[in-house]
Amino acid sequence: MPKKSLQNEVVTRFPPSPTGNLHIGAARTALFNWLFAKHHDGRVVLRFEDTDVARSDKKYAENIKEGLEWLGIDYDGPYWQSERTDIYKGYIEKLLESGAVYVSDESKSEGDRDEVIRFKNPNKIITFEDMIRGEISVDTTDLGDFVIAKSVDEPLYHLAVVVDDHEMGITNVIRGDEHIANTPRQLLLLEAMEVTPPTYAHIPLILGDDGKKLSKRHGATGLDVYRDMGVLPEGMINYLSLLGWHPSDDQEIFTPKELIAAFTIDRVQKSPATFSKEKLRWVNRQHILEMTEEEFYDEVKGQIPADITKLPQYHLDRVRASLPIFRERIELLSDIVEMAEAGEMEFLFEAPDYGAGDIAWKDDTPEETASYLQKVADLLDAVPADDFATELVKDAVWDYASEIGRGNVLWPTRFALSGQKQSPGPFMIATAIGKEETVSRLQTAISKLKDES
RNA sequence: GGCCCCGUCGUCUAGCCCGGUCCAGGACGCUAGGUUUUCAUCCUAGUAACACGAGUUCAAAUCUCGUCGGGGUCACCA
Repeated sequence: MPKKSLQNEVVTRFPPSPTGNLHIGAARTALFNWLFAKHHDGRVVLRFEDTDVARSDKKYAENIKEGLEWLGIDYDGPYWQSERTDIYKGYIEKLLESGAVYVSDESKSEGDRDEVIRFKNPNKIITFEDMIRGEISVDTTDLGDFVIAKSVDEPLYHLAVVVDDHEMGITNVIRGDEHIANTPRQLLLLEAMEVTPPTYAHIPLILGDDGKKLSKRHGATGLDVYRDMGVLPEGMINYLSLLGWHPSDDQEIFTPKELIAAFTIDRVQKSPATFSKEKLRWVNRQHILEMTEEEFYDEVKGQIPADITKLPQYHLDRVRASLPIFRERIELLSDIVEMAEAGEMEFLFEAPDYGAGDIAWKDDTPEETASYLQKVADLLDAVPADDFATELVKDAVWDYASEIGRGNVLWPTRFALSGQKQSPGPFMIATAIGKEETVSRLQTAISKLKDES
């Protein structure tokens, strides 16, 4: 049974129908309900609207729960409408008694059953105050005597929603814009039940890049797709919160806690927003930057592909030492995989193979270059192996490089370490691979240069 | 089509309620320059919008009306 509400406690709800995986739009709706509830020290109820047995499936319910848990959205429940038919039945019978609804003979129409239960529409103007849009007024006459149940044991959406919201003590209904047209019907039912309606807030839709309501055909709309892509839950929450909501200042990067503190419904947008993967990536990067070394390390090591872990110098210590290199170049955790696929990672775990011709900077001769590298190797000898920090490595070489010409010295140094024309800087690589390997790679380059001349 | 909702840079948006401080601010993206050689990062600068028309007013992104545009919804689905 639903938890009894405390006096004045804010209770919101997230009521998906388990007919598909949790998608971005629904996740954002859940998020707003959660932020609003938490901001007011309240809670959110998860309720599966599975009255349509044919279309509902447990596996979707699982996916939805997993998605919420991944995001860190905690909830009461879940409740299943399919397990609450007795409750609905009680209400339907009462409504039948009062004459607010009636059994309608459908035998002459094309429906799939001869009798359904219809609401006796009083045909009036319904006006309600939406927390986001203000006053909305609709003439319910065009709604007709809508169907509220197939039978006393088979309630339909509007009846079930209204009963549940009341039974569960929902104080605020925060849902997508597409439900704005449903509100008058539900208000009519509430009135017939002599129940005080909750407060409504209709949030704008999320659009695909074609300006249409986000749906399957827009490609990656499943929340799990983004999780698998290596978006952090904090990044996802942060980005989603900015779609249709804006704080009172220009802060853009928020922890979940900060969002709860800052979130107010009056700063929710009226107009729909378009989902931008680009900005999601940027927001996510900001959160990657905020991770502790330990957190980042745990995520990174899980991303490294098998063919990298097979490399001769692959070792977790080496991974840990390479963290700054990864941190600087990724927006999504899965960018680690892309780095590997692009061949931007092997040199961290094996000595590079390359031709001597590319080592020297511009027109420098092999002899000159070899002497520069020898000097660098000598200078690095003074740096302790157990404290081969990037800054120390740099300090050891910097004055010499500046004196000779930074490009002349640093290009071949970096190339000797990475074997690539484009790569992270030499000092970072040196720290990642350690003193011994650094010097060894410099010596290899020197030999190659000598063979050349 | 009926009903409902919405309309500021390419995108997310601030400002709109309480008209002047907005020849419109921030961020993403993009472009250019810079920082410790390359790539990346970072920094700086630039780019670009009040849908249109009328009205009210000394003054309108902000108020009013209209037009146009976009979206949602019209099930014995949710």
